Amino acid sequence: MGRKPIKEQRCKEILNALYRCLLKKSFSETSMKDIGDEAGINSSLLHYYFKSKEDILLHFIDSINTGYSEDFDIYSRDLRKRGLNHREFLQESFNFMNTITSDEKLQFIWLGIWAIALFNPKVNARIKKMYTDWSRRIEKIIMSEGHDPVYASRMAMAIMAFQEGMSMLLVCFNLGKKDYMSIIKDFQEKIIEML
Amino acid sequence: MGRKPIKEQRCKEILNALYRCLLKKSFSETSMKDIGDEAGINSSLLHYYFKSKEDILLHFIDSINTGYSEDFDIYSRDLRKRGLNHREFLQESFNFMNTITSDEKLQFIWLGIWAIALFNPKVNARIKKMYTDWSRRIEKIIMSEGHDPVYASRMAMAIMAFQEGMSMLLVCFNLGKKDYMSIIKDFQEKIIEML
Amino acid sequence: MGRKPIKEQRCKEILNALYRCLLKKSFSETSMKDIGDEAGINSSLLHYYFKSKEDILLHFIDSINTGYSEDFDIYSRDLRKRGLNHREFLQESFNFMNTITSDEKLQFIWLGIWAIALFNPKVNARIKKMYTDWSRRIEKIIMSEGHDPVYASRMAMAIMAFQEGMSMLLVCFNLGKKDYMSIIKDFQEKIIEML
Amino acid sequence: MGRKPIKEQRCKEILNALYRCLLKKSFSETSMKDIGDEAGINSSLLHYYFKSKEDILLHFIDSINTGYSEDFDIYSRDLRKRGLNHREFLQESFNFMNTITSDEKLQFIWLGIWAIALFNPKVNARIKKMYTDWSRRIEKIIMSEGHDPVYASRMAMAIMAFQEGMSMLLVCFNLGKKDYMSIIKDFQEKIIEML
DNA sequence: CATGAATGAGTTTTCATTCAT
DNA sequence: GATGAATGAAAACTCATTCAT
Repeated sequence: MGRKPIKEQRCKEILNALYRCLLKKSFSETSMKDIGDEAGINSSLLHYYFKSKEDILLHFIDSINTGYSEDFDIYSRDLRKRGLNHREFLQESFNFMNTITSDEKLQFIWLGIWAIALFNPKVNARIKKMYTDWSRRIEKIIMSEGHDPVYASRMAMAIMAFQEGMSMLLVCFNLGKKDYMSIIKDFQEKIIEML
Repeated sequence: MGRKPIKEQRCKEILNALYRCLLKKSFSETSMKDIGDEAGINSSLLHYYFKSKEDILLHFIDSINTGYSEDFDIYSRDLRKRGLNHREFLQESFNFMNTITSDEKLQFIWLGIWAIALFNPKVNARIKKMYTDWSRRIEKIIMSEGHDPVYASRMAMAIMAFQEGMSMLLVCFNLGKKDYMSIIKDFQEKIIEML
Repeated sequence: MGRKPIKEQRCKEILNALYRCLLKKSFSETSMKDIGDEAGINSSLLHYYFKSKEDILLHFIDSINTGYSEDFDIYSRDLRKRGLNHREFLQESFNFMNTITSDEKLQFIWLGIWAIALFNPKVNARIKKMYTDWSRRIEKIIMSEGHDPVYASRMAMAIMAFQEGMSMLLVCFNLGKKDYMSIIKDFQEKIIEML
Repeated sequence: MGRKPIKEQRCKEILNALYRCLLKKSFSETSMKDIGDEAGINSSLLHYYFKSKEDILLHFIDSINTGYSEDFDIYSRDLRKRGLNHREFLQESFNFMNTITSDEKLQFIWLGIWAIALFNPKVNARIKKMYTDWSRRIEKIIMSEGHDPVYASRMAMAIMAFQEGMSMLLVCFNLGKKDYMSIIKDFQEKIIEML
């Protein structure tokens, strides 16, 4: 192991720096110098920890992904322990989703990453994977209500679409968080009724 | 005296060139030279017709906007002539929306423009205006069903969000148009039932 | 002759336009379009009346030159008619010089032209000629006081230098016109006493 | 760790390169490439050491300023040690000024900078400061002869004006240095007599 | 005469990356 | 590990001039 933790720590700092940068400028406008300054290190050093600017972005996306994956796993393990019924479980899962998608800063950055994914295959692959994972989780819950996979898949798609569409509106307009949450919750209630 | 003015034609050509460029690269990656090449003209001539690269983009957005606005007005005038009832009118309005939002290429470009709007106030203003206009149209239809403005506004928001969210998924994944359309239509049917 | 006066008139307008431009920007920063706009004509047309941008400048310098030459000739003919003695004549000549060199706008432009003359032989030649002419006139007056040509030449040089130096200070600093004039007059009085 | 810092040296080299460039072309005609070529470095490296082309110029002006300021301070300290009387001190001060203002190359460049100051506030401010400093030094000397501040100020102005005016003539004409010096000295002698 | 269109060379500046220490 | 130095390619934009009508 040796000094490995230091390297890891540095990498995290750099990814955090990118996070802060992406709140100020788009990724293409963000320079390596910007990231280095934000991280408090010489920008040349970034190349020691990461292969390229794109590489930093890819690791950044991965870090978001694993972060929320872990959060979700912990959360759903908790839920299971609490012995909720299907409906309650679904409700709680939606609540968890909402805490993530109502994080304006992250959604802001996320939309920018979506746009990069349009032309960047590597970013695209990561995004696709994230949504596929997410979709699977939702599908499972729906199927556990006794629905067939096709229905579950399409329903999951609809749920994600609504969520993402709403965060687009949240992010780009001054749509208040309250309005956002109440519209989302209305929608989710109807979904729960339907299932 | 003077040359035949071909300004309008040239401007259109340039905007079309940008359209084609944006299918290949993001706006920030697209250079003036790219646009010029695509339009078959010297790139410095672009500055004769437009103030700046941003200016081209803004006009591009405006051209999309006015294009669909006009289309919609013509379409809804037609609808009114046909003497449809509210429900049928709503249904047809959805159909129109779907023809637009299922244009994969345009939605692809559109997502890129959304991302630009995150940091570019002028682009943001235009996008906001487009969605506000769109929202008003939907609200009107909903209110004509006897609903109150607040409800109409939130419902319009939800409809747009779902539509936009679905095109995000359509665009970034190889989600087939058929699946896209059937999910959208399911959703819209439920909306119609609810109203 | 025919339409010649029209052409001449246009040329004058263009030179006036350049004059106004040079109050706003340096010659190198002033574009043909700027000049055209200021003159109210299409900038391409400038090339019909003048060979090049430089050509406009050269004619502009010439127009200043001949303008003041003529003014001076008229003025000194007047003076001679009034039957002044040498000293009075010298005094009046200084007064005339002062009216020119205290024109802040013109001196402002003039300093810019000086700088161009540093590297542009054609402009340099014109400037040199102007000062040579001016010098000769002063020399004549001094020699008419009974001084020898060498002394006259050096004295003329000194007079011009002081005048030009003062307008540099006048132009670049907010040195008030009053201060300017009183310093100049002090100096000139001493010169008159010396002769 | 890190490379040997040669920043200071490089900056000086670049300013020297600008000096040589300004003997060949005006500042506006001098391109960053020109400066880079003259300095023997890649022109984009200039932006590593200086913020912009204007920034190079400003530092160039400052370097001239501090250079002569220091020279003058050393010189006048020397003079004081020599225990000269007022008149001799004045005489020597003039001599020092003359060594500077008779440097044709520098005066040549200087005139170009004056012209830039017409439209560039930052350059203007620096020039104004230099002349204000210079003026104060002269005023002090004059006041030490027992004259009042107003008189001293106007006299200083006149001395500077003459000096600058003479260098204009020196620079733009082939006025020999000998003639230049003898005219200047004549003038200064008269000033000394007057005080 | 007059104008809109077009060109091409040129400008400053940015920046990811690499190199030397 | 860390940093300053250096590169080279590319970017947006400007503009005097020329051309066609």
